[in-house]
Amino acid sequence: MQADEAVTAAPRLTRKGQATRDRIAAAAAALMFERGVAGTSIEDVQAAAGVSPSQVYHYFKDKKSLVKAVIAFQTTQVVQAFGAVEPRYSRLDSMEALRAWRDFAVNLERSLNYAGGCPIGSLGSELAESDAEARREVAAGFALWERSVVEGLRAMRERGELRSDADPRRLGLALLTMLQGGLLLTQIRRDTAALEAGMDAMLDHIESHLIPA
Amino acid sequence: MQADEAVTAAPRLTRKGQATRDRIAAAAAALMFERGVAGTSIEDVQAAAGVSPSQVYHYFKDKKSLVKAVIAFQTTQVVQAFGAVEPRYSRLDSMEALRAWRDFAVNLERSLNYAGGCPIGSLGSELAESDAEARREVAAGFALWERSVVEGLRAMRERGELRSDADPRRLGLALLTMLQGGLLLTQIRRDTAALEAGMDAMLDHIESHLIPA
DNA sequence: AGGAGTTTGTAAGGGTTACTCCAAAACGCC
DNA sequence: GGCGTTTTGGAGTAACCCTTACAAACTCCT
Repeated sequence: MQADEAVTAAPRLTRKGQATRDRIAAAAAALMFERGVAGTSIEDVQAAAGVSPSQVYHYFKDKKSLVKAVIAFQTTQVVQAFGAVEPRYSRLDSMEALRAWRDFAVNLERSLNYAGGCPIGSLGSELAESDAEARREVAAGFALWERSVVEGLRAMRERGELRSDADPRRLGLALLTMLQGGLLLTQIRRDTAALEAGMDAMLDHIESHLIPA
Repeated sequence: MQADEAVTAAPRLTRKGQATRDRIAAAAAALMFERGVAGTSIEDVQAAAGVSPSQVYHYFKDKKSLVKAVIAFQTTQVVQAFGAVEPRYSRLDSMEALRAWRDFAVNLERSLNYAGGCPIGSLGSELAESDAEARREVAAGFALWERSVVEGLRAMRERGELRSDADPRRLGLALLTMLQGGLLLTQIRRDTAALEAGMDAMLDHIESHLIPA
C-alpha cells in the first residue's frame, strides 16, 4: 500500500537522480521566467541544466509535466520569499511590515530590471487558456499565498489594531490583486510607477482602517 | 510628399483589400485572446478568417507584424469600451460612474466565463520579454488608457468634489493597476472575487478622498 | 471596355521542436 | 565483487508551423 503508487508508479530516485531532476526544474523555471513557457524549448532547458535530451524525458513525462514542476517550484519560491507566514524579514502583521513588504517588491523589480513580472502570475496568464490543469495549480498557489497574506491582517485585527468593519479576507485579497497588477504593469512599462502608486494606495486604504492608538 | 511613404512604401489598398485585412486582424485578435499568441498559428487565423495563406502575408509582413496589428486592434477596442473619455455609458467623473464601471467589468468577465483576462494586459504579459517592440506598443496602449482614466478623476477634482491632497494621476494609475490585477486573477481563478474585492477597496479609497457635500 | 495593379489559390520548402529508442555507464545493495 | 536498477548519451523521427514562389482572378480607374 504505497501512497504514491496510485499517482504515477513512481520510480524511486537515487540522490544523484533527485539532484539532476531538481537542476532541470530550476533551469526550466529560470528560462520560463525570462522567456515564457512557449519561448523556451526543451533543448534550451537541456543546455541550461547541462543534461542530455533523454534525461529530461526520464524525469518528466513531457513538457506539460515539466511546466507543472516549474509551477510548483515557483509557488514555493514566491510564498517563501513573499508570503506572510514565514517571510524573509518579518510577518505581515503591522503597517511597518506592510510598507517594508512594498519596498521589498519595488526593489526586487528594480534589481530584475523590471523584467518577468510575477513568477507565477505570468505563468498563469500564459497557461490559463491552454492548459486547464496548469491553471488550477497556479490558482492553488495563489490561494496559498493569499491565505498567508490574510493571516497577517487577521492577526492585526485580533490584536485590536484593525477596526472590526475591516474584513481581512477582502483586504488581503485586494492587496494581492494590486500586487499582481503592479507586477504586470512593471513588466510591461519597464518602471515601477504603477506598482508604487497601487501599493501605496492600497496600504493607505488599509491604514485608514487602523484604530488610532 | 506622401506622408505614409516614409513608413513602409504602403501599397494602396482597395476596398476589398482593406476588408480582408481587417477580417484577418479581427480573427487573429479573437484567437490570440482565447489561446494566446504562441497558441494560435497562422493557419488557425487563415481558417477563422476564411482566407488563403498568401493573403495573410500579402497584408502583413510576418507574424510579428500581425501581432502588432492585433495590439492596435485590441487597444482601440479596450479604450473605447473601457476608457473614460468616451466610454459606452458615461464619463468616469463621479463615484456613481466609477461604481458602474466596476460592475461593467465584473459582468463582462462573467459573460466571458472568466476567460482571457485583459485583452491587452495578457498580450503584454506574453510578449514583454520576447518582443520589445510589442511591449512598447502595449505600454503605449496602457498610457492612452491611463490618461483617459486620470482625466475623469481630474475633472472631479476640478469640480471641487475631490480633496486637493488627492492626486488624480496616482489614483488613476492605481485604479488601472488594480483592474489589471483583478482581470489577471479572474482569468486564473475563474471567478471575480479578486476583481470585486480589489475594485471595491480601490473605489472606497477614492471615495474617502471626496469632499462631503 | 481595357489594362495596370491588387487580390487570391495552390503547392511546397526549410527550420524548429517535442519526443523516442537503444545501448552504455554509474550506482547501490547483498 | 557482482547484479539489478537507475542514470546518461546521442542519434533519429515525425509533426508542426512560418514563410515564399508563381500564376490566375478580380478591381478599379479612365
